[in-house]
Amino acid sequence: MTKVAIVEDNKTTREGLETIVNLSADFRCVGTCATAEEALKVLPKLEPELVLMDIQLPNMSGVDCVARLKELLPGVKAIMVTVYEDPDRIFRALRAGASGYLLKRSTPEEVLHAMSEVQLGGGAMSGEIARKVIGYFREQTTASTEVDELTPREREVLELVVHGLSNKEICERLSVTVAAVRFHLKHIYQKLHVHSRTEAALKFRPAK
Amino acid sequence: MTKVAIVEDNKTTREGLETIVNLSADFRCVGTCATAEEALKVLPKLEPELVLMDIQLPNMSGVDCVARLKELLPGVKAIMVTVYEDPDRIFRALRAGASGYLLKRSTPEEVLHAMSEVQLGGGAMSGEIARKVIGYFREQTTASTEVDELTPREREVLELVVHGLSNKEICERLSVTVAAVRFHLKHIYQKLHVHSRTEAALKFRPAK
DNA sequence: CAAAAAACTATCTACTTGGGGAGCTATCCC
DNA sequence: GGGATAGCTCCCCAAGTAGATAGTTTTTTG
Repeated sequence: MTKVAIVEDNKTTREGLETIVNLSADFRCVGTCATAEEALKVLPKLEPELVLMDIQLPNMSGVDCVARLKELLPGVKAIMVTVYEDPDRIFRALRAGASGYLLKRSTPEEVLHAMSEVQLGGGAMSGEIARKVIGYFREQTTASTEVDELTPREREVLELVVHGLSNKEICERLSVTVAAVRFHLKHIYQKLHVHSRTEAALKFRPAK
Repeated sequence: MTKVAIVEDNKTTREGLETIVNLSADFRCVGTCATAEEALKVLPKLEPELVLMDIQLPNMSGVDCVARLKELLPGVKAIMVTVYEDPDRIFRALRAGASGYLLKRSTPEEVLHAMSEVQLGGGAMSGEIARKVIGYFREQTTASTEVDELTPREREVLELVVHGLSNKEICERLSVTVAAVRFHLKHIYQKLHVHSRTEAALKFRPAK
């Protein structure tokens, strides 16, 4: 039996979520809050293991609330439940420490499924969110037509620039003179249409 | 009725997937291949709408195969089915254009669910994969304890550095002298423990 | 109120970087 | 053979950058 809390300012949505949570024998809703401030005050006492958090809250956003809540209850897991689907907000929420991201129009089954996944140590995203996240990764290749003009050697040099190395460090690594490195860099800048190593690094920005 | 193809070198897994696909009334397996080369030759004729692709294949990896297949069949969607769970491979697959990522130990229900999500235009990830992807985003904050030592102004300067601006451009933007910008940069380098603007930019690397 | 932190200015030096040109090898392909 | 491309070396010069030191003003905070 997992203890669940809900933070959501809209009364109807809040009660709807509470009903959904209590539908399952595996979860029990131990408390609901309408604001982030209230959540930070009462949730540490209720000690929920899982929090369903709205993003759009009166003063403090749900994203910030999750970040602070994580400090007070390190083990707590959060699923954002929101109407927003813009990638920016999704990524900010995930960075704040959310374990899942659902849209408000999700079905009760999806909500319960997400809670189960998260409780088992997984992550949870609705299909639409997953598509956006996947699309985010895909962007990184499509935006790089300029990059495939680079020769293998130039790519090699750029790779090292992206790791923060100076020309001197790069030439040592490649066993050539600094002149060679600068020669390649010159061409890299031309092909990428930039004028500094920092711009080039940010434009290339490979895997990680 | 969606036409599905399977690319997988292991006979048992391949036939297992074929059985799963044909379990559903919404999908039909129109062909199976054991190698990437075979897939690139026969799939353009079979014109599947969805491909279940293994990553570990004899000569060419499934990731490269998806990338090439996308050129021949622009509309095709791919779901990677693999035993690998290292983030690197996941991200490379997603960048290659995969719409989903499943682990081989997924249940038949999960496989069918993922196919439905993808066919409906969404993305699909098993809970474990979602956790890794989410974790990837989370890293970016946890690794940045150093960043929150920065003052608001320093953060402002760094933000502009990350956009590829030179000191001169930054000082104009902020209506201060170059000296001020350099003053802040010095402190930024100290706090981030780096020695160049490129390193600082790569370390900071905000949302996007 | 006093101490601390943040923001800004200035000056100095040494080094790195960006942009240009010139010339030398390989290799690949028609 | 001749042209194209990639990789390397060396030169120059102007500009930008990093590091250190030293000072002012304003705001925050105990």
